[in-house]
Amino acid sequence: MKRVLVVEDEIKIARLVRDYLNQAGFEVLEAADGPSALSLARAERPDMIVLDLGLPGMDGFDVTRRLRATSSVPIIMLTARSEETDRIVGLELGADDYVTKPFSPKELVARIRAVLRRAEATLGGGEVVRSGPLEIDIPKRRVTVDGAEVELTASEFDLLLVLARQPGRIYTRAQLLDAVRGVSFESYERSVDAHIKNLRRKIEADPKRPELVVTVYGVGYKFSDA
Amino acid sequence: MKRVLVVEDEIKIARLVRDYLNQAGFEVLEAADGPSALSLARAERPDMIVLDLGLPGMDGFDVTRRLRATSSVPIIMLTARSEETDRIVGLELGADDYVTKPFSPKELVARIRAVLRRAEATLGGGEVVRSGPLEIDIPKRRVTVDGAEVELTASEFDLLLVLARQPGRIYTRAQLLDAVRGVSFESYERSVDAHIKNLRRKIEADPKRPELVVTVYGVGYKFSDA
DNA sequence: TTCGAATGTGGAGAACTCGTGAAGACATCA
DNA sequence: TGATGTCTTCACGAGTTCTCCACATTCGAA
Repeated sequence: MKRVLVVEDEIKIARLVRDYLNQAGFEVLEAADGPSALSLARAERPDMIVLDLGLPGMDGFDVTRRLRATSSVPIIMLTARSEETDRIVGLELGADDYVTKPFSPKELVARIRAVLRRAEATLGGGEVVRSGPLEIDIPKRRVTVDGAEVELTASEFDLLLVLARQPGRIYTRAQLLDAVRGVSFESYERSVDAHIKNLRRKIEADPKRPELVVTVYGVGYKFSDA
Repeated sequence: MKRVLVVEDEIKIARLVRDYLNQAGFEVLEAADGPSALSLARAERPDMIVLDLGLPGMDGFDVTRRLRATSSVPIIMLTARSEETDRIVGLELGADDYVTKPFSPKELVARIRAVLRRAEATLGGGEVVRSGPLEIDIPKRRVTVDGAEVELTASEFDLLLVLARQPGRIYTRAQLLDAVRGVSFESYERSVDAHIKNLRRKIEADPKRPELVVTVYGVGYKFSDA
């Protein structure tokens, strides 16, 4: 049975959605604000999340971003606006679909089913970046070196992904900070070095002589293209 | 030096932003309303535009739309409202980022830098400069002479790139120092000579008789256009 | 050709860059 | 709350690059 986390602060809507989903054969988890949504998502690993954008406190965009930092769970956004632009923003942030309020619960269920189908279909053939002994499964956020899985933190993964997507291309520390933290100000560029150090310890055969993530003196780092 | 057009009708804010940007090393152009923003943008071709949404007369969305009709200059929107709608519409119209008032000037500068970096990264995709036997791969910062790769330091690369991008154009030592060090204050111009020396040793067939990087007696250096 | 100024060049030390371990800040989860 | 893991920041050492000087060479103008 598929489990859906519904994040919605308006009780009436939450109840409506829950009833419909139950009836449609889903198990429903509920959260009324951003922080509890995040911890529930982490604890329960639902198969999909329905997220209202207009939450009190932390807004839906932030929730999405932080979910995406560690997970590729499918997300459907609920938004009060009918602008068709939502789709673009949603997709940019990593949502899989959106539904505008007022919505018919029937439609919501249909979209949930569609997204779940798509997610399952994509499961096998997800986007994978390969480079040398490295394999990066983007939707699963999983990395293997010579077939052996290595555990990376969120930052390490983001860093590696940016670098490995364009081997040979050189990135400055500032660019890499952007990749890891969104926009970075008031921040110490050399924290990138620390991540690189940890990353190398995990993926390099000999971290003292890195062959995958290479330093470009005076400029930044690159993924080896040799 | 990057040039930023600031479109803002509130004088106090405009001045604040201008001072901060100047201090951060940007050249600032200013406009207080939509029409003058459009004509300034067309005439001056700034590297980036910071646009207040709450302008009198023509509103910021219109300005964005009309800018986008002819140009892909990066745009950051300033908005007093934190409404989702504004962000969504703004991004939909082609803004690159937005900052909500009240904002910290530091953050604005950070976002400007990030957007410019992103713009440059997108532009430079696969950009290669060729000139005679020389080939310069900009994103990879790789240089080959007659197919053979040569290893350059960061400064040597920057110097060579500036020269080779416009063969025949003569650069003074001061200009070349800018290229290497950002802004040159209080610095010994003849260190350029030292870089040129090292550069020639690496890329010239006969460093005693330079054919690529040529001295222009009494003025500076140029890349050969013959 | 001669002279003064501009440029070439080798080399020493200053300045910078990077890797690293460690400490504290911060977030997360039980 | 405490335990755990991650991220940021700092300071030091090792290595690389840059700057700058002194002197040699070349250039251009009379």
